[in-house]
Amino acid sequence: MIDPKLIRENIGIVEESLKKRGAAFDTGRLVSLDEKRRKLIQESEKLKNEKNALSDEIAKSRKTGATPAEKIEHLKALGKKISSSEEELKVIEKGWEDMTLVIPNLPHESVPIGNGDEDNKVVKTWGEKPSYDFEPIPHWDLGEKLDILDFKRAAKITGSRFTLYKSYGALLERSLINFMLDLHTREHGYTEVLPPFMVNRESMTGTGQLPKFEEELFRLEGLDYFLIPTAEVPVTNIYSNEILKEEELPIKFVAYTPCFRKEAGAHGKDTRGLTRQHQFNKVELVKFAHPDNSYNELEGLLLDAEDVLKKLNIHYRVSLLCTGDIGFSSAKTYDIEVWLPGQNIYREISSCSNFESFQARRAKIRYRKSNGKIDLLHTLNGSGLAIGRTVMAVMENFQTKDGFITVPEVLRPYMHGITRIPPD
RNA sequence: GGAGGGAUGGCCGAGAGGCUUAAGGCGGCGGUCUUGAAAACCGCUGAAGGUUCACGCCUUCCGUGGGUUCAAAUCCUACUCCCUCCGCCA
Repeated sequence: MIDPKLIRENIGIVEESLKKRGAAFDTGRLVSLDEKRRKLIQESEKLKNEKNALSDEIAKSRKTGATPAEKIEHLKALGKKISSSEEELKVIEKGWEDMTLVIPNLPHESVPIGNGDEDNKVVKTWGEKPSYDFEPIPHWDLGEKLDILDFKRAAKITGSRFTLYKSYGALLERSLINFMLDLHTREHGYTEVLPPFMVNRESMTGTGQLPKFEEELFRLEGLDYFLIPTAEVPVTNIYSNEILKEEELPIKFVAYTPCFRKEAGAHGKDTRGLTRQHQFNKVELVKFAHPDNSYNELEGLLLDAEDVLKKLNIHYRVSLLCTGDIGFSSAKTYDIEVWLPGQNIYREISSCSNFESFQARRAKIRYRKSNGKIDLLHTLNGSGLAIGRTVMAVMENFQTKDGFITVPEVLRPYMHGITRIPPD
């Protein structure tokens, strides 16, 4: 949610930023709802004030023994007026809130203006494309040849967009999870959390997945719970409806979770391999930051995520997403795109965003300043990294002429010391 | 799944239809005293919204939603969560 005061006092800024994102919105209706809302609040509060005073009088006069019948009648009438005024207010308020919940965040001034991913800006590149004296193959072929990824049987068990990992494939996945968790907790100062993998509607609304993107989520039958599409949801909501101490900030969490997405808008896209699955593993970084420092924290978060690929020694580049391509809740997002020689493309492996106060306002995550005043803090998160896509990157980058996979050095301690898949 | 008990401010805890504007305590902040500190004493100390240039004023909030009543923290009702016991279970 963006600041309601901004809507009231500077609707022009809101309109302009919606335009930059390419989003259409009836701002006139929003402004008039807000005006109506405030008018009704004043009206019903005035009536309530009258009611309270009269009620007090009755209580006092009753003490002296008199029964003021016409005062009670008056109060009765007031009560009716109040409830009808409040009913009207409820309707207006609901309409106003429904609208504010589907307005996307305002992009930060440093975000390039553009329509889609073609307007994103590559801001840095690390390493180089490796060269091979053979034709590198995509991970789905390699995985099936080595019998470490089984897509056919997963489709039999469940359906499309699921994978059965086997033997060293399963071990590689598990090793990457542990390697990333260890790196972020030991070297980058994050606290590990293991949250619930399903959350209620309130949490989903708090981080911005709801109400707008319900078609992307798996919802449980008979319960208003959803499978998480990212650890961002349960982890950011750790502090919903709480007031933190200023000196505690920044708070940094890392969480491993599986993620569940319907991929409703991606029919026929990325149907082969691990790229786009209904269930995938991810290690996620989440920060609760002081508003004055959140953009520094974003740069740090990006470096923490990048560090995973540096330690694995895999070439990547970083893109700054343009206004037309950033997510609904984000003010600024960097994507890390990893090089996949088997497919000859760069593929997003991490997305690092600053949400500023957008999520904090929805989820009521605040901090108390040294002067005692309370303010919304800023939330940030980024993949550190998506595990399936990292498996993809390791397989494709470290494949050998003989059809093996060399295990990156940092992973060897996690993989019982083996140096290649399969081992000798 | 069954049977009981509970949810009140940062924390503990009273309050059982209108003298609640929620007692009292702890903690925190400020002050008096002191070379300094402690102790003692005095004062202040929740959140959201509306309104105001501002001081302030007003409204709402006692787990959540409905209801009864002129009037609800207090009565009724449904739900949520926590505790105790029983059953089942990784």
